Amino acid sequence: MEPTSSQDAPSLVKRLAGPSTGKAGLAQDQSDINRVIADASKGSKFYENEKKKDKELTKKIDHILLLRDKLTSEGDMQKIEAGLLKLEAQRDLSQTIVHFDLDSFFASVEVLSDPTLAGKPFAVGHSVISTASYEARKYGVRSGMATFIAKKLCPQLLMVDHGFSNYSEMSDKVMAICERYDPEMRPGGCDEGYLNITAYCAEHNISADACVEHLRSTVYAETKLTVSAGIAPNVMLAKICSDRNKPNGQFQLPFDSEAIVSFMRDLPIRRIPGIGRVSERLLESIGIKTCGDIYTHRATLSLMDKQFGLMHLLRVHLGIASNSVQPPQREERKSIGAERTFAPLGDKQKILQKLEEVCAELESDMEQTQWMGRTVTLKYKLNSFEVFTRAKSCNRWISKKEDLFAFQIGQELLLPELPLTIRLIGLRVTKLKDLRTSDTSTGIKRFFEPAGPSSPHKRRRVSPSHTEESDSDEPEVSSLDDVGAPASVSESKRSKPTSSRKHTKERQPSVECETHTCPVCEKKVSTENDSFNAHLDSCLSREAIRQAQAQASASPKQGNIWERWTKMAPGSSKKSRTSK
DNA sequence: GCGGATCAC
DNA sequence: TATGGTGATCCGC
Repeated sequence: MEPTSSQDAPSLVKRLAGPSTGKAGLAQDQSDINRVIADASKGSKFYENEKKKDKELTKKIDHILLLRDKLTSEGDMQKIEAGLLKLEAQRDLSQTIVHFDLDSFFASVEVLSDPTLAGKPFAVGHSVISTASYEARKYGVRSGMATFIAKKLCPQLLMVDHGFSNYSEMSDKVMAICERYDPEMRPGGCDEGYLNITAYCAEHNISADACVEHLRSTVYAETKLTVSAGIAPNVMLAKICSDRNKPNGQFQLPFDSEAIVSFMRDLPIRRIPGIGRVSERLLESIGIKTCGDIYTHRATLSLMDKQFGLMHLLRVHLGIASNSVQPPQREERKSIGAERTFAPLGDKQKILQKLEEVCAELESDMEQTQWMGRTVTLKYKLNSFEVFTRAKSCNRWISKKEDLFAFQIGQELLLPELPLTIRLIGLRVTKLKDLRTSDTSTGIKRFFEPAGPSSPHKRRRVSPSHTEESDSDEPEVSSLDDVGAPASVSESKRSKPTSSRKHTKERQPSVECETHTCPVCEKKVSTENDSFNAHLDSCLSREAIRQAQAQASASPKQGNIWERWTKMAPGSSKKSRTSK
């Protein structure tokens, strides 16, 4: 007999319902829906992993509560009040920020392609749902939900494949329209973005509300897509407001300190961008459910600053955040990667083949986008859904498949971990170097660049309060010296929970490939091919990982559908602009 | 610098 | 039967 979900902790039932649950305010039958989801998940590997994570979080909360109950001091209330005054003094109501959000974007585009879908419960996606139509949402179907579960909630649910090229085209159209209102607008993915319409409203002598009405009706006229928007003095508030009158509505917050704080008072903490399910639970455990509760519990928060981040929460409570909107800059990018999920594999050769495929994909992306990098991070997910990463830094710039896959990198990171049963493998490259000069010069690859930050672009803007000048300085690795240099590799770390890491060395540990130091027993071990790995294998205790059993695996599953789309998500939606 | 975790889309 | 991919950030070590 299967156990029933009534045995599940409430936190687990909620967790299984997915991350987007708490987002859109839903009806009272949410608990029925959650029950169906929990029952459908029951017994799966996914479920067991969620249960484990839920248990760990519960433990962490117990620890935090213990700490709280041991507090002796009452907290420096005067200091907090002073901090609040200081923050309040920084409040800037001079800029009008808009956040817009296309209503159920993928689904809306699909209706345009196939009008017979209108009014029906359907969802876009394959194994996992990207977007559900509003009719489907009534049944509890939400993005991120496994399709088979959605079908349980709504048996008549229609599934539609992604039409990425359509999404891309429509997204471009919408973004282009928005640029008329703010040439420096910032897309935040394919279906949303931020604008600063202060200048536009002044130049056209219209109110913010009228401006956004105009924008929304223009978008509808030119694309037949509806968009919701929020208007507020900063990006955080604008984003929150864009949800207020969704779909096809807009909401403006009064540009008034008192009104803002009172707006925040009853706002669930989960609505704050950056506060997800885990933070929500942590905060709730000490009695904070709304942003108003932050003020109520400010004394506790001040004493547990480390755990909760007092200043950030005080800003949230006051509704203070950045009011700067700037287009994404190419140099903001910090990593590029590729990963793939497949039917669980235990066979070494088959796993290596997956790794090779991921390498090929990543090489192609890096070539197209013109990046190289110095650090490679391997990611793998066990059949049990547990995720691990292993990283290695090099002294030369990596971008080619052979380099990524080579024994020196991808394989060296992966092989010592085997044997395992894996359902996902991925690689990510960081410490990037831009192969484009960002000017429009020719396509010549600039291998020879001054190490200095000779960024030829300066961003000028009629500026809001704070403008962070982040000047990313390259790691002092001369690309010139590295061209064609033989691979010299730092040691790969394999710190398990237990392994204590010393390495008092400063500087980069650019060790030559003679011997490695075993990170566990600290002995020097020859790196003659497999001997180092063999040593580690016998040296490390890997029960934590080992639990994965071999498993007959058959049907090679096809890859992902999101990829082409999500790759154009935040910064890369062809929006790299340089002002002269 | 590495690895785990959280978050957004 | 069955639960995605890309990228950022923060913390602890």
